Amino acid sequence: MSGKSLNVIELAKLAHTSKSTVSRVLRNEPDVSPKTRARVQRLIRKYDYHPSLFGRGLTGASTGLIGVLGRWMESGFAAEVLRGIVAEVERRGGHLLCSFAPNIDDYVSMWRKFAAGGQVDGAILIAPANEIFAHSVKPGDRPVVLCACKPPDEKRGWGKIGSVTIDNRTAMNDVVDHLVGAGCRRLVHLSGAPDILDAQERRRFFMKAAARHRGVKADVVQGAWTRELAYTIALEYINTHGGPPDAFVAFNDSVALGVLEALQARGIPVPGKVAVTGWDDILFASYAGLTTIHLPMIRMGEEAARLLYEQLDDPRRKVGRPVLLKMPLKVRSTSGRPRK
Amino acid sequence: MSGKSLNVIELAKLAHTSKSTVSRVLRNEPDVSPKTRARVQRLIRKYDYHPSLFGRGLTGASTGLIGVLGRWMESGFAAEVLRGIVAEVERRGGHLLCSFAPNIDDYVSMWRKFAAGGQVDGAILIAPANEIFAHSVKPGDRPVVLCACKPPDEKRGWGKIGSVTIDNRTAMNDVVDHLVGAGCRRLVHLSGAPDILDAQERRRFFMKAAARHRGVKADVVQGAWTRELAYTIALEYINTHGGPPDAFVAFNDSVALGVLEALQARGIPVPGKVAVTGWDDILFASYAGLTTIHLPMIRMGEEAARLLYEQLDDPRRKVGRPVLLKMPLKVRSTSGRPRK
DNA sequence: CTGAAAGCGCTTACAG
DNA sequence: CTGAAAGCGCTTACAG
Repeated sequence: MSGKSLNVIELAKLAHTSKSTVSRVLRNEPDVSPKTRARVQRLIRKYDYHPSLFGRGLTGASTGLIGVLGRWMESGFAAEVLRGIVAEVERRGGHLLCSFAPNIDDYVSMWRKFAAGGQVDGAILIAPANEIFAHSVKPGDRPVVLCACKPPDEKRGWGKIGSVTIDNRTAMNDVVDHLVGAGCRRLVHLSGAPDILDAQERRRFFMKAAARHRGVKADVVQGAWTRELAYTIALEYINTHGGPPDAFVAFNDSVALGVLEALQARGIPVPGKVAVTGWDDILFASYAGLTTIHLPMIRMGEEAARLLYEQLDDPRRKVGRPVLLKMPLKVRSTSGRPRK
Repeated sequence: MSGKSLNVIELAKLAHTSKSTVSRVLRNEPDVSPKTRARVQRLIRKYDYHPSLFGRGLTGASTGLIGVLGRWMESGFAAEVLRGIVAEVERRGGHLLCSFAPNIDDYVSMWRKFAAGGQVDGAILIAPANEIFAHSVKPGDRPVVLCACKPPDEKRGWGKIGSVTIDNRTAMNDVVDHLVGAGCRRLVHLSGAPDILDAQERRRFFMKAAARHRGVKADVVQGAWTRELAYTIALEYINTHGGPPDAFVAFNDSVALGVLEALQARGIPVPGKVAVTGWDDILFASYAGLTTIHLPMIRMGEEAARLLYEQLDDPRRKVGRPVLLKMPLKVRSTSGRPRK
C-alpha cells in the first residue's frame, strides 16, 4: 500500500481496471462482468475498504446519511425517538447526522441546510415548534419527515410532507370511557404547557370525550406542568374544592406522579377515593401501578425512518404520507372504581 | 442567484474577490483586510450560506463532525450519554455522526473507519466490548475517547487513549459503609452480567468493601440480571435461607426493583426487615425512595466530549487522559436501620 | 493582503 | 462491458 489511504484509484490499479469500474462495483451497478466484479470485491473485503463519504457526497450521490434534527434531548423523548430511528437506519446500513437546536431560528436554519441537500439523503425533524410552518418548503427540497408534529394545513408546501403523530383523540376517549365506566363523574384534566400541540389536543379531546357522557362534569386545570407544580396545584385544588374530584387525568406521568404524591401527603386513598391516570407510560408508571396511555416513542422513530425511506427508495414519490399511531391504554391499579 | 446552490465561487463573484479569500473569511483566518472580510461576511449572512461539508471534508480540513459509536441504544445508557455529548458538541457548533453496532466486528470496523480519518474530526466510543483491545491503535489515528470503558493496559497503543470511567470502588465502599453503619451484617450482592466490566468491578469491590468490616458476612448471587430474574432469584434466596439477609445490594435499580417487588410479594417490610440498594438512580428510584448510587450518565458524555476537544484543539497533544467520575450515594428510605 | 492552480475521492455522462 | 475526462465545493501551498 502506498502512504495515502486506499481510494478508488489505488483499488483500480490493484484490480487491473479503472476507477469507473470500481465505482460501478461499489454501487452494485449491473453492467460489470462477473470476473471483474469478483476481483474488485475481493480487494474491497481484503482491505476493509469504505468509500469516502466526502468524495461520494460531493458528486451529489446518496451517502446513506440521514439527518436528525431535534429541539433538545432534555426530555428523554428525543432520545427514545432516536432509538427507533437508529434501529431502522442501522438496518439499512445508514448513518445518522444529528443536530439539536433549542432555538427555533437555529432549528429552521438547520432544517434548511438539510433540505437544501449536499449533506444528507433526507431528514427527520423531531417535534419542531409550530413557528416552522411559517416558512416554506421548497420544490427541490430533499425528503423530510416530521415526527411528533403535523403540518396545520397544506400551505407553503407542507401538505406533501410526511408525518408521524399520535392519536390523542382515540386515546383520550379510551381514558375517559374507562374512568366513567369505573364510576367517575367529576373529571379534572391537568393539562400540559399551552404551547405544546399534544397538550392542546388532549385538553380539547378531554372535553369532547367527557361531553359524550351524560352527567359527567369535566374541568381543566392549567399550570400543573411538572411534577412539582402538579403536587402544589393538586393540593390547592383539594383545599379549594373541599376534596378531590372522582378522577385526575394528568397530561403525563410526571404530572400524575406529583398528583399521587399530593394525595399521599393528604392521606387520600388511590383509587379508593380518587382515580389518577397518566400519559406516556414511563418506567415508574408500571412500578407505581399507574393507569396510563402508552406513548410508543420508539415506534414513532421507526415509523418516521420508514416513511423517509419510502420516499428515498422511490425518487418519483414527491409526497409523504401522514401516519397516526394508536396508543394503548394500560389499565393498572390507580383507576379502580371509587368507593364513596 | 444562479440555478446551482451557492458556493465559494458564487460568493466570491458577489463579493468581487476570489474563492481563496472567501475561504479565508470562512475559516476566520487573520490575513484578510477588514473591508473585504466585512463584505464577505455580509453576504454569508444575507444568503444564510453554509460551506459544504463534503467539499471541506475532502480536503482533509476539520468538518466539525464528531463520531459517536455505540453498541446499541436499548439500555437507555447510550441515550443518556449521548445527551451529554450533544450538549458539549452543540456548544462548539459541531455535529454528531452516530453509528451503532451491536456486533463487535462491526463495531471495530466502524471504529477503524472513524480512526482512519476522512470522515470525522474525532470519535467517542461508548462502552465497547473488551474484545476491542485485541486490536491496535495506529499512530496516525484521529483522536478517539473511550466512554464507560478503560483500556486494560498500555499495550497496542491503547495507553494514549483518553477515557471516562466511573469510580465503582469508592461508590461501593460508600454503599457498604452506609449499610454497615445502619446495622446490617449479612450483605448479599446481586451482581450484573459477568461480561460487563462494571459488573466485575462492583462485585470485586463489594467483597473488598465488606472485608474491611469485622463481623460482616458478604455473599454474591449471580444470575439476577434483570428485574424479572431478580424477582425470581430474590424469592428463591429467601426460601433457601429462611429469610432475607440484612441487605440486598443490587447491581442496578432495575434489579433492585425486582427485589423490592419480591419482598413486597412476601410481605417483608423494607427497610424494617431488610435494606435494599440500587445503582444508577433512574427516575423510579426517587419515586420508590430507593437508596442508590447516582450514575452521572450525562456528565460522562460531557466529559468524553471535553476530553476529545482537548485533543482536537491542540493537535500536538497526542495523548488523552483518563477521567474517573465520582458517583454520589443517594440515601433514601429503603436503607434504614433494620429492626430485628 | 490577494488570487490562480492543484488536488482531495468520488460519480456521472460520454465514447467506444 | 470498460475507460478517459469532467466536475462536485472546498482548502492548501505557492507566487505575487
